[in-house]
Amino acid sequence: MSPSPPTAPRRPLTLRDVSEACGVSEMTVSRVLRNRTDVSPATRERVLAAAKALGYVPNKIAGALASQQVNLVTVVIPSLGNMVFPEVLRGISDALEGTGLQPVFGITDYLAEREENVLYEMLSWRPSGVILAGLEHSDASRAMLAGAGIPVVEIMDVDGTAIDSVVGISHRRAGREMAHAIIAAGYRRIGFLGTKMPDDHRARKRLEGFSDALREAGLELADTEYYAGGSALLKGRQMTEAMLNRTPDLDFLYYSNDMIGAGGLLCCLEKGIDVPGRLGLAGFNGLEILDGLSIRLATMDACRREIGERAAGIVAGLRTDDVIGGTRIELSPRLELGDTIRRESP
Amino acid sequence: MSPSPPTAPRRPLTLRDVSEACGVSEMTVSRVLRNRTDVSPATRERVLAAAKALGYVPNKIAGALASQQVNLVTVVIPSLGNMVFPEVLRGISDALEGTGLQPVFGITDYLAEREENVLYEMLSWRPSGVILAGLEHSDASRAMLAGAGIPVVEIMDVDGTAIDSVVGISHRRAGREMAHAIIAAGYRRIGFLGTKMPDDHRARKRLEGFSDALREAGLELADTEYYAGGSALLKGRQMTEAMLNRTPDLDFLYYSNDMIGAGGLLCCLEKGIDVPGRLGLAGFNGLEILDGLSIRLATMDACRREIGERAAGIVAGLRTDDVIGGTRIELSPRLELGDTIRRESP
DNA sequence: CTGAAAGCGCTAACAT
DNA sequence: ATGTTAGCGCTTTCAG
Repeated sequence: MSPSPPTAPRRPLTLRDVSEACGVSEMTVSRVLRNRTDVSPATRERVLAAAKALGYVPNKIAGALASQQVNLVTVVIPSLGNMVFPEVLRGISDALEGTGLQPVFGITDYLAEREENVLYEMLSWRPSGVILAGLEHSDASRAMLAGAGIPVVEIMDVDGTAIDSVVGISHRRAGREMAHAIIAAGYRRIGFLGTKMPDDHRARKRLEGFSDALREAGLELADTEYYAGGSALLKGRQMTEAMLNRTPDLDFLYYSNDMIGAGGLLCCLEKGIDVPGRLGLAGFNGLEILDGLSIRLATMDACRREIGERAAGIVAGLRTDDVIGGTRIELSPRLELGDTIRRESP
Repeated sequence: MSPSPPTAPRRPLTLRDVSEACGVSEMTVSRVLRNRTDVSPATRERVLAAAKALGYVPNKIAGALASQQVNLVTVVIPSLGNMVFPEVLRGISDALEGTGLQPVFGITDYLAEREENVLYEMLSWRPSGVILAGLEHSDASRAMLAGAGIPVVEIMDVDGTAIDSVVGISHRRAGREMAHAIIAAGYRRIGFLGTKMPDDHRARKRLEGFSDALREAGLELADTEYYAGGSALLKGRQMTEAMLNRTPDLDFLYYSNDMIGAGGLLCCLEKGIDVPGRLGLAGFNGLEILDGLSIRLATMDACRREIGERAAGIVAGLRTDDVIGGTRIELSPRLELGDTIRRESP
């Protein structure tokens, strides 16, 4: 058995309890617990022993109020189901490791109103910084963020006006580049399958860039289909089947994300369609799941992990350095042709 | 343009600022902002207007210290990449909606030491409750939780001793039931593929229950293979191939989770193996991704969403009711035979 | 190296 | 319905 505290305290322990237990002033106890160096080794030991014996856990609320410092970084993202964001969060966590800062996550479900609420709620804890996805926010949200007096890093997307700093990729450009690759490979009858747009600004921008590039090449989308909710893999499968039935002469399908792309790929393989000869496919994100398919879906890596790392780096750096905010980092997504875009024109 | 505050405040605004701006005492401003009813409509309007105009965001740190109440619920889980936990989190979020409580998430990466650190860090914010995955914790973690004087709900697993309340399924029983179904279908040469165990107690317990049931039927595992890290879908594919080469006479593969199971299924389909005739397959979790495969992998739904909801319900209820803790809820995972276990013995 | 005093921004409890 | 007082548990600042 591990030694249990003498009495199970109903009232949480305070510094004073530790102070009395070891006969050292509250102030000195506080110093020890904050790892300050200006305490003699002897007292340090006594204090540490007492604190551990009692099972004392500091009250950060009081500490934060007194010191006006909160070691929290607010991270606001649209969703966890998406596969995209867990990777970003990992980048943030890793980069914050050892800085003394701790990330706290909030979810918006792609709803501006929810974002506003989440931000209000989280800012009221006076965090040291904010990282949030996207550049599109309500006026109230922007006002809150601008007025908070802390570093704000908008991530994922650089196509728009940042409040403070921004780390991401240009989704418009990503869409264009994919279009160029597809056209270069000789595909001409192109369909698009994606999420319902108003929710997802980045998917929308990719489509806009994609369409623009097609138009400049004298082409236009031959068919489009949108979905919302449900299993993305299944939706990809179903939408693909529907679209191929409706528009049989398509020679390329561009998916707004890898998950529906994977569903589409599975569908095509089962139907025995010649990919990429008769039909080309491409998704977006560089999701890990693509590694497990028998042939590699063309995609574009969205640099999600690096985005998280860089964003966290900015927040952490701004605490120490006296850098003025307003950093802008545009990453370049890597195009991966995989096995679903043919390598030369037919 | 939206109206911006007169001066961009370097110092965050306080109640006092609002008080002065509208000529009402700090106390009354505080009442209004907390939606208390004992304020005249007239003053309420004035206060609200002033607060909005200034862009005031309350300081919860001060509020929490004064009121000794923190509307936060700490949620500690091993991983976000797992697909399992986002669903649990959603259940928690939904159940907490409207209770005034807010979930805050922490990640342990399946590391006991990290769990201890995360708990220490989060408990120091004096949350109203804790929800954490699993029943296995370090002594120090248990001590902290027991001493925190708040509801503690351990989730996912009921096979063990709970600190306070517990909501989950019996993974041992889940393993047994799957074994019974497999044996009943006439399979006899059974292989197991899963995560490296020490990390994942629930996967370990499923395997233990599974093995026990086999033994009672006079059988034993014919082959086993473990993995760690990497793309689960790909690992499932690779491990399956390796195992079938090594032990060609296997007639069933039991996977510790659906993602590697899906990889295995894809592998078998490509090889043209007769599933479920010549070879049966089963996974665990009831993941959404299975919906997108051409044939349904047998699985067991882990009730992850309901677990989240019930756990959150306990934490929320304990605030209002004067219920003593120690609730125990065991959910029953539903066995889904899908298309990868044959329906009758050959 | 250690301690005493003051106060962080808010709210409970008590006036009025 | 509104105001006043005291203090939440800690850290800053200043003395010793």
